[in-house]
Amino acid sequence: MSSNGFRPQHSLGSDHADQSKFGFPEAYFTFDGWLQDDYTEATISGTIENHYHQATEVGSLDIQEPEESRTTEFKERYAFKTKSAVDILDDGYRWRKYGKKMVKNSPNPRNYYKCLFEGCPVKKRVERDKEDPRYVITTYEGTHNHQSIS
DNA sequence: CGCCTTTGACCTGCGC
DNA sequence: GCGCAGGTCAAAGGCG
Repeated sequence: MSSNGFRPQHSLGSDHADQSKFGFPEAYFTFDGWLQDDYTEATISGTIENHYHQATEVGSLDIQEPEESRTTEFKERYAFKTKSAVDILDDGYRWRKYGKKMVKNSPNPRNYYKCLFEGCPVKKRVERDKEDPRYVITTYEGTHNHQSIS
């Protein structure tokens, strides 16, 4: 989180600065769901905590693996779809961009980021919604092993 | 000058 | 085995 709070153009509705475990203010989100094609769609509303739990559950339930191979570590992933004019959102962590790819079936590039905190395994992917470029889809992978610092 | 982005190449899994 | 697609690396350059 930056010292001067969330930037106005990122906010939707209320601009209160309550922090979720991911460093986002609750008001930030309009939609949440598991957005991979292979996964069941989920429309989730409510608080950030609900976002987190439901998105995780959807991902776990629908992962396309046979039962017996599911014991291998399941990487926690969850996706947010947010309405934003910019791709780079200040979510309270420092990220290093390490890749950019054009993805099939979308005219928009996908950007890859890694959390800069030492030893923190979290990565995220950011791309624009091909159906509605006003929206940015952010997919997080893993959980932070530290507090938000900025 | 240090940190971060850019960008093409490289790696790997998977389907045919 | 080959080619494609997605994910990552790392050298080079930009910018404060």
